[in-house]
Amino acid sequence: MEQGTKQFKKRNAILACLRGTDVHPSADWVHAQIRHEYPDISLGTVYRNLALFKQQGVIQSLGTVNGVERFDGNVDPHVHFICRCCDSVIDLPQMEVPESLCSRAADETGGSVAACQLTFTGTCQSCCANNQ
Amino acid sequence: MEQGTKQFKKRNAILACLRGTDVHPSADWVHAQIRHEYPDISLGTVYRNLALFKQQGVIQSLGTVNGVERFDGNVDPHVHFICRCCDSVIDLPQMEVPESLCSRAADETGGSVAACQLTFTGTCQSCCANNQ
DNA sequence: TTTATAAATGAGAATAATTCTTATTGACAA
DNA sequence: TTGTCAATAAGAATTATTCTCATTTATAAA
Repeated sequence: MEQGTKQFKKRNAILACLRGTDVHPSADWVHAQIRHEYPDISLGTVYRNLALFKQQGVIQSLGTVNGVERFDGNVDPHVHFICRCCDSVIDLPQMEVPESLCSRAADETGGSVAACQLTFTGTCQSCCANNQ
Repeated sequence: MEQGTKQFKKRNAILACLRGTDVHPSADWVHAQIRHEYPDISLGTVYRNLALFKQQGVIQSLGTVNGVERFDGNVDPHVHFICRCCDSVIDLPQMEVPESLCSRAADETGGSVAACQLTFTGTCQSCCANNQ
């Protein structure tokens, strides 16, 4: 019902955009991309659908970088690195939060743990090169 | 020079406030607290000094929770849990990100890693109790 | 005591990301 | 063709945060 019909064209384009990039984009970046295909798409539509996807759990938010929220179409657990210099976000694949930590977190809170996020911050390779 | 004089009264009160609480407050929360002692302190002063402390590395930012930035006067590495229901943030002490992960992160990025943050999200004990 | 100066502050304007409102459009079914 | 309902565009509204600038304050100098 969400496939192949003329309905949800823009909605599907937003999801495809997120899934087809590794830049961990902002709403604004997504909007600029989708505009190439649908020049009349509004920023409100992008925000609305990102919120919908987030609620459905098909995308995740990485929180804000320099005041703007960043999204990730990959919801498999993985680790991120954020460059404080250029605000780029990159994946650190094949790194996982040890299961032992997750279960201890659940124990210590006494509540229910839904997700965990491990993020490193620093200066990325190219910013290191440029500044020196 | 930052101690005992009449200078920096409010500045020091802001730092003391952060160090004396475990709620991981927002700028607004800090402002409300300091007001008890200094009713004329402005929100701008709180923001200004929080930014200063952050830059000096004597406090840290946890990023935003529901659109507002949260701060922590404890800069020792430790793990956080954020309740999506009531927006509370609590420490998970005695949990550390394994050193092996940090060094792998530095290797994989090829840049320099300055900090890392491990955050669990879910529903805290009291929200679990209230909603059921 | 007076004066100078430099930093800290208060007040409120400005900014900018995000959300909300409402009229319109578009897709599908009857 | 018509009706219905969700999705959308446009832009106004909201709100956390930053910025500006005149004022205050603490200390040092005269």
